[in-house]
Amino acid sequence: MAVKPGKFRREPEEQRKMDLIRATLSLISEQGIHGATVRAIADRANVTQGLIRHYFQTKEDLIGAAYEHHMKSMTEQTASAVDAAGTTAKSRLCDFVVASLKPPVVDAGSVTVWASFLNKVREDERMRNMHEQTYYDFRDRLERLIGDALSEEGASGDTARLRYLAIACNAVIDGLWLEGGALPGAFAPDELPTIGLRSVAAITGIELSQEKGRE
Amino acid sequence: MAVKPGKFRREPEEQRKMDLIRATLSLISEQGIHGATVRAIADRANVTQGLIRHYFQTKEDLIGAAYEHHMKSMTEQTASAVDAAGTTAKSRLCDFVVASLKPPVVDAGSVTVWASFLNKVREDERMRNMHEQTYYDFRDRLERLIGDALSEEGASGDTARLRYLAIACNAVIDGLWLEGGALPGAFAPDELPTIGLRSVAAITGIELSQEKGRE
DNA sequence: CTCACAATTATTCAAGCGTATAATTAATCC
DNA sequence: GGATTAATTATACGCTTGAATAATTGTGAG
Repeated sequence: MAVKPGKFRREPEEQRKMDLIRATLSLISEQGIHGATVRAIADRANVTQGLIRHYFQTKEDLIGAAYEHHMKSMTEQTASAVDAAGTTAKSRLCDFVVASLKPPVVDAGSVTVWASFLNKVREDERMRNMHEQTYYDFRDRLERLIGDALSEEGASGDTARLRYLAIACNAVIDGLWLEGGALPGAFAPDELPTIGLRSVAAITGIELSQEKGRE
Repeated sequence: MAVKPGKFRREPEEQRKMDLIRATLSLISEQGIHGATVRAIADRANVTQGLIRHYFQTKEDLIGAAYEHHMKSMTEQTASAVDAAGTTAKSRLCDFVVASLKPPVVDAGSVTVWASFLNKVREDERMRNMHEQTYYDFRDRLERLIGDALSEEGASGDTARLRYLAIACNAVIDGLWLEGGALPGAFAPDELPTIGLRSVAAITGIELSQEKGRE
C-alpha cells in the first residue's frame, strides 16, 4: 500500500551482510545472546531466514562477524577521539581516556554484547584471537600515549615500568567502563571520565587536567 | 556391579539443591551458559532431569540460585582473607587487594560464569538486585578499608574523596580480575597482585608494601 | 512388617532451534 | 525482450530444549 509491493529487492552483498550484522548486534544488546536466533535476526533485518545462510555458511560465522564488527567499532570510537594532530601528548592521553568513559562507548547494550561474546571466546579459536588482539591493540595505544606524555614531561620510563603503567591504566578504564555499562544510574553523568582521568594521573604521575569538555 | 545397585538414594533437600547448583556452575564455567541444559545439569549431578523441577520450580530459579551462590562465594573468598584481627589497617587493605587478584578468585571459569550471568541481569529483576548488591558490598568493604588505612596515617578523607577512591580502586581490581581470567597466560604469576597493590597505593597515596607472600 | 508418602525415575509433549533444499523472483546480458 | 543467473523466499526436516505428567522406589512411622 505504501511504496510499491514487489516481493523483495536485491541489495549489494556488503550492504546485506552489514544489515544482518547490525540486526544481530541490536538483538544481543537488547535481549542477550539467546535473543539472537536466526529467525529473529532475519526478521529484524527484514529478510527471511534462508538468506542468512546465503551470506554466512553457518550462524557461528555471522556471530563471529558481528563480534569483529563490535570490537573494531569500539576501538575506533575511542581512537578517533585522539587523532587530532598538533596537540600535546598529554591532551591526547586525556582525550583517549575520556572518550573511553563516555557514551557511546560506555553503554549498557555495548557491555551486554561484550559479555555475551566473552562466553564464546573460550571455545572458538577465531574469537579468542580477535579478543586478544583487541585487548593488546587498545593497551598498546594506551602505552604509546603514556610514553609520549611522560617523555614530554622529561620523565622517561623504562620498558618494564611502561608495561606496568599501561596494564594498570587499562584496568581502571576497563573496570570503569564495565561498571558504567552494567550499572547505569550508579554514576553521575561526568563522574566516570573524571575518575578515570584522576586515576590515570595518579598512577602515571602525570598531571592531567580535563582539557576537553566544558567543565 | 560396583557398590550395590539400588536404583537411587534419597538425599536431604539442601544437599541435593547444592549438588544441582554446583553442577550448574561447573557446566557454565566449562562450556558457557549454553552448556547448562537441564539434561546436562542432571547428568552431572547424577540424577535424572525430572528431579530438577522437584527442587526448583523452573530452570530460571536454579540459574538464579547458582548466580547467588557464585557471587556470595567470590565475595567470601576475598573477604575471608582480611578478617585476621589485630593487624594494621594498611595490611588488611593489602590482603584484600591481593586476595582479589589471585586464584581462586582470578580464574577463567569464574569470569565465564560471571559474564554469562551478566546477560540475564538486564532482564531479571531479582538478578539485577543481586548484581547491584554484590557490587556495592564489595566497594563498601574497600571504602572502609581505605578509610581505615588513611586515618591510620593521620590523613583523613572527606566523604566525596573517599567515594572517588573506592570507585577508582574497585575499578582497577575489577579490570585486573577480568583480564586475568579472560586472558590466562597474559600475565606472570604474581604480576596482577603486584600491579593491583601499586595502583591502589598510587591512587590513594597510601604506601603499600606487599607484606603477604614471600616476595 | 507394611503402609503411606515423598523422593526419584521414566516417559511424553509441544515449541523453538539451526540447517538443508526446493521454489520463486528480480536484475543483467545479448 | 526473452533467456540466464544469482538473490531471495518458502517449506520442510531432524534435533534439542524446558516442562509436564505418570510410574516407580526408598524410607520412616506405627
